[in-house]
Amino acid sequence: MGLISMAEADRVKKAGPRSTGRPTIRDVSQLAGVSRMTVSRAISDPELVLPATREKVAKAIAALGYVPDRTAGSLSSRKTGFIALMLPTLTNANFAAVAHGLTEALRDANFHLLIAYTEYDMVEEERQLRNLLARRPEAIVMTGATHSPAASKLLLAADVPIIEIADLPSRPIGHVIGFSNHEVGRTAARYLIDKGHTRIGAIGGTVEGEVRDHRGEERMRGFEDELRLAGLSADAVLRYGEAPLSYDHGAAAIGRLLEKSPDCQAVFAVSDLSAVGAMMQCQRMGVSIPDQLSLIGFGDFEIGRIVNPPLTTIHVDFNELGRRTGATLLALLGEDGNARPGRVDVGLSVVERESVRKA
Amino acid sequence: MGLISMAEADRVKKAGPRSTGRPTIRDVSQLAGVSRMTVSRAISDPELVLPATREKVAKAIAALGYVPDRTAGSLSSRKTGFIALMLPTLTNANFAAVAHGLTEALRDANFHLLIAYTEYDMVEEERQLRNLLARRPEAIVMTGATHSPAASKLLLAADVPIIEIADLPSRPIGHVIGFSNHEVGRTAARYLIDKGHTRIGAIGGTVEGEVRDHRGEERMRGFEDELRLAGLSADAVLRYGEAPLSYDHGAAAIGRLLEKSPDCQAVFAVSDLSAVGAMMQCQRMGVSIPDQLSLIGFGDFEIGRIVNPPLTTIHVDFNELGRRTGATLLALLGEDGNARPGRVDVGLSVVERESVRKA
DNA sequence: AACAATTATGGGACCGATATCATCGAAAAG
DNA sequence: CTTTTCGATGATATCGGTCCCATAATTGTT
Repeated sequence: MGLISMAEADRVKKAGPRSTGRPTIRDVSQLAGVSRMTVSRAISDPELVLPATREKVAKAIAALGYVPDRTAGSLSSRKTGFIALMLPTLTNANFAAVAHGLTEALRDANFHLLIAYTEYDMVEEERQLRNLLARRPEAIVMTGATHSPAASKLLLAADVPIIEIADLPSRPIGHVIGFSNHEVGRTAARYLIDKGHTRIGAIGGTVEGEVRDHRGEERMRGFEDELRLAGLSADAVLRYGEAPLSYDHGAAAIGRLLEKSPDCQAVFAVSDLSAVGAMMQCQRMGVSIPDQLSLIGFGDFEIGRIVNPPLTTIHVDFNELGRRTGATLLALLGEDGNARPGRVDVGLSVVERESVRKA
Repeated sequence: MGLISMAEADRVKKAGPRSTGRPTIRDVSQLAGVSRMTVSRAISDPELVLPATREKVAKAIAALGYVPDRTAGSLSSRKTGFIALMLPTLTNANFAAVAHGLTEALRDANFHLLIAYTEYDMVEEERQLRNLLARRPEAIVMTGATHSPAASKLLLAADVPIIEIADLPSRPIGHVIGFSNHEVGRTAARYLIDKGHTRIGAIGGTVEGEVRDHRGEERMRGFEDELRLAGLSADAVLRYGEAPLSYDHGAAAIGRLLEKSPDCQAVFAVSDLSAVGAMMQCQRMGVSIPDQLSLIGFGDFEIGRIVNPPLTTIHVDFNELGRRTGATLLALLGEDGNARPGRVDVGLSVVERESVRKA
């Protein structure tokens, strides 16, 4: 017969000069005696293929050790299966938890997370974003509300869903799933005031120069605003050191603060890590918590539950935040691709433990 | 004239039916009046292009807001620019540090890290690996030495450089950059013995059933081996709870251990996090460290420096490990692609602080 | 029994870049 | 002044999948 079937044609076809040598879908189709399309369907849409055919294909795949090339698939289908996630740093349990939760949520949908760290640096953020965009992510998750104009422009031009998390920006670019950092500060201040304190301080990052951790700074501002509202002095609010803030920061900062304002009765730390560092430093200085000094933190890190006394803190459900983000992503990438941008406030709560004097 | 230049041909060419609408290299080439190849070169190999031409291309790129599509580039060049990194979890400062260090090292070479978490689960590891392989990473970094046979087979078939880190496997698959977890345990035991302790215990994960954290288990074994070598009893070595181990684990485990072996003088915790949890629990129980109980941990986590007393621990330079891995990767993906597998032991050291009684 | 609808599969173009080889003019060599 | 070399650029095939439409086989409809 003069007709040459597709399978026949493929059987003749050799791998081209630029091939890698790894088995391709063509090799599978030849071995199984079906067309490439059938192999493709057997993999990604099995119910479209007859069980018997499916079986043949499965055998060929196993025999060859074939692993599909998603690079090629992405190019053709214009679906990369990538979600870009931009974080200040991974070296922070809460951000790591977000990444973790997101990965979890996206795992079954066969998405991959592309993570970039900005190190609290806006120039770096733009560079990273450009690199990320080259991978054609199907959605972008950004942490923190403040971006450079250039970054915002890139984001807009990307023409994919954008989710801003861990903040409640006033002029959001896309979807928002977060909480108010300003409100965190205010809540901390109100709590300390309610417990009867009047000489109240705070420790957070950035002395002078550019602000790196805008979310932390927002918490400081909220704290100051609430103090002023209550007619209290914000003199003992100390900005010191640069993000990322950790234990050492708290230890150093509390020393400076108590030197400057020895009569301080209560302190808010913009991060639990700082708070724990401060607590340990107080132990060393013989300052008793909460008898001589009340301490409240933010983030509800695991370590805060463990120290003595257990740390009172402001809790935000980062797990929930990660899960909500994952669910939103899945919805956005599924049917309602252009649902109008939503705004979710996951809220916050005070976790009362024993590092604050009882009223 | 009858000739139609390439630029002319492109000027005529419209975007095909499957195009995304985002500007492509063709759009840039048309606007700049050069061929696509010239645009490609202007971007990735500028010195091959005349400055004047380069300029034209740069203008066109800026005007269109063109961002190259690395998916297409990857397919064509068979270089994806991906490095796969498989970790037990990201929720561990040391692993996060490795990821961080690696990202840093690869940033300028324009590589992206594809991170997968196994959650200390070998079935999950295989599934993740398969997904990762579909992205055609140019190298694979694996944590921990124990893989399922299927995973090992996949790894071998992938035909890319493989680096196993954070362990020193006896039968490695590829390059190794790590340290001996067994030796960590032995060193801890020797240290406690040298300080004059004779009733020595340890806390780590896994009661019965399958071992999840093989590296942690290796440390426990090394510890036991050294005790036996010294003719001491390993009765107070307690396995309890499942990886990932954190503060709570230590708090719970130390309680059980002291209940079972009240005369225990010294304890090794397979993780600093457990150690700190144990320390805080001891504070609560009125057990003084190091007077009544000596404590040594592993990992040299930041929190260990901050607590009172500061925690004696075994340090491994995970930063160095990450950097070494990055450097090896760059070398492997640069010139000597098939350098014979190397084996680097980054070693370990005891960080003497104050949680162990002085001899 | 004739025709429409449905199911299973195949053929070929296409996604957006780069590898590779060809071309062409200018500079260097003889 | 011719020949060779080199530098800049262009034309085309190709990477490995999937989209889209065509076709053949099967089932359902009246």
